[in-house]
Amino acid sequence: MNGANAAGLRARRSRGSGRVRIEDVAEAAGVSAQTVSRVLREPARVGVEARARVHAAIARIGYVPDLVAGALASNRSRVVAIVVPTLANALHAGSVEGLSDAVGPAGYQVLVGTTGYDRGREREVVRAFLGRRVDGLALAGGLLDEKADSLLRAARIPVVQLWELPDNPVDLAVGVDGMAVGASVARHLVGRGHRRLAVIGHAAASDTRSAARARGFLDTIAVLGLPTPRLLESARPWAMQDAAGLLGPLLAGKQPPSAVFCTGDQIAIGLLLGARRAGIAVPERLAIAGVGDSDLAALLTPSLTTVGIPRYRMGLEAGRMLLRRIAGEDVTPPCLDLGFELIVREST
Amino acid sequence: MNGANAAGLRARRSRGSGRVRIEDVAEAAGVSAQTVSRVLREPARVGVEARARVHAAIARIGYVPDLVAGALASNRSRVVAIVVPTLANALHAGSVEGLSDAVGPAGYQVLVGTTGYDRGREREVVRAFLGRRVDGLALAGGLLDEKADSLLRAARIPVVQLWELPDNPVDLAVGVDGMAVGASVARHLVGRGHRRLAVIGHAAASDTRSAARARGFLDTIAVLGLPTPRLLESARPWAMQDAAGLLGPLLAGKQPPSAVFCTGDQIAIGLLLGARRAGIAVPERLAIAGVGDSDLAALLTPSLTTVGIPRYRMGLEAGRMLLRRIAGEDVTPPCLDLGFELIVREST
DNA sequence: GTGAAAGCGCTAACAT
DNA sequence: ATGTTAGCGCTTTCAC
Repeated sequence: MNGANAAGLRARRSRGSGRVRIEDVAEAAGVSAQTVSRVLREPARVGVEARARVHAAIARIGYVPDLVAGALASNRSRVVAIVVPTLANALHAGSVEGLSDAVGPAGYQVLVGTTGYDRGREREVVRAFLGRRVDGLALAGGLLDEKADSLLRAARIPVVQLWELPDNPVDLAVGVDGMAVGASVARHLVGRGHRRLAVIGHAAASDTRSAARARGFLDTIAVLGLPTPRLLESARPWAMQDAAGLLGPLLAGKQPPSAVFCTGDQIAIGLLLGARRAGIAVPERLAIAGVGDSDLAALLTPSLTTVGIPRYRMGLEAGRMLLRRIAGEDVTPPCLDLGFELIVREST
Repeated sequence: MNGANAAGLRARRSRGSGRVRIEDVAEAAGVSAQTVSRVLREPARVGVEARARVHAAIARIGYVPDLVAGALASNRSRVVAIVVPTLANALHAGSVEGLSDAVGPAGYQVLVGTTGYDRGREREVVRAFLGRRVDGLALAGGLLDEKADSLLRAARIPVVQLWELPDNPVDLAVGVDGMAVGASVARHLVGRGHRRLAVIGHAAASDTRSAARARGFLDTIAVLGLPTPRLLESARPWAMQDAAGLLGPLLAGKQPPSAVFCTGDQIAIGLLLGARRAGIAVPERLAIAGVGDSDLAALLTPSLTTVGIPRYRMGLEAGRMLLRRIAGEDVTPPCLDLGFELIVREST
């Protein structure tokens, strides 16, 4: 028999990992391996006495179930993955944390991949995750060329896209309407009497979120019949330090804008601090609005007008949707719009 | 033969995942499964012709290697895990990103677990990670009671502890000397002529990092023979918003401190902004120093004196150390002190 | 350079 | 309520 004195045999075996296995527990508890497995996964279906013996044996010999083997056998990995551009942005870090908190209690772990706003890396990361048999995938990258898209659809696993609400989602989506965000800020600034406007966004073509906000802003200004806002772009996304350098170009020319919409708070904050250093009165000479409602926005002087985005909740809802889908339940609606909140403060 | 028409059989099989398997590739390329496996892992040891046929087959039928099965067979998961208190803190998020960047190119993925500064959760997370057979583990939690400690040592996998440089590390460590950080700030403030000092730290007993900095500060003040600084604690870690509430207690009494050391930048920034709102001159009436060199520190007016901690590099080095250890190489020194930098700015 | 056989540790399906 | 059998898809070992 294999199980007769497994430990002794294993020590001499060439390939074994040296782990305490379920069979070792079974032997120690005087039951079959299957019963041990049941105690761990469906305790109700096992007799009280056997259950107790198994638990005692587990504690005694220090058994840690091998989830890799379990995943292979059951075809469920109990892992969900999330792909983000970077963790340096609090918006994304918050989403990862929300996802983690949503799935953790259900016994799931979170695999995190970063893309650095690069399509190629995103595809690689997605491929690797699929190879890991993740049970669900959250995408905050939003890049997804055709190849990645077909890869995902072929994988037949629950997928939730974050931030944007795509017209043709792979599967599920949770986010906010970026164009509406931009439009909302545009109406606010115009309502405050501003006519000469500017937008600062993220230059990389890959950041579709920033682009959507800028587009919503510009479209609204156009509809209102106002002059086309000046559009500036920061080299790196969300880098506060870049903002100072943008101040010059922004205010150059004969008719400088009286208000600027930044598609992210980082830039807005950098701009606001830079303006203060340079003695430019905010909002009198330049009104500034951002997006993200970072911790700082409320604390600055002047405090920053911004748009509140439920970043943590986005991850949380994404996790819940994935879990429901994994459990085979209906997920309605498949596209969840979390909405946003224009928070008017002193900077506009 | 099983491989003869595998696809047909699989459709009718009860358990299969429906995946394209290595054997399907083998059949399509007219070689054995073993050769396919070699093409993927040791291409040099396969004939050029066979190699080409295999690559063509992989692309044609859309094969994605199953890393779970691979992990089970090879006893290496190609996953490293990192445990952090929270991702909401840029310091930790930066470390995770560094780790990810270090191991990604080597084909490793990163599993992230958050503890919320809770020992029980940390133990659970570590257990789950060990069950996943992670090839290496980075711990930024720093909690580690005896139980978790013995669990780790028993697991016999590379472990690297972040931030602190423990006297008795489980395996490897990379970080900065927290007491030295506190001492450095203490000497700076005293050098500036301050005699009545205060410290604001994180209340939770579980945040040993904050505690070490505070201790280093207090010890140094004691050695210099100055009056014992007032010690305040913020309820939540690093919450900017808490700082405003701390301003009152801080400046109460007859002999309020003329300088305060915050063990984290978040609090320092909150305090600085709150002081400005309240019309308290910084640094004339109250000097403020923090730790972390957050993006903001340099941009504020007045700019914040703080201690630069190489958060990203910490994750990066941790990843490199783990990879070296996994590859069976020597890792010297096992405890890597990354050092820190006191950045004196306008707030002190 | 290539292939056949034997597991990795677990769970699903079927039995009792 | 519990046990038996047969894989999950891959890599390792050993043979050619």
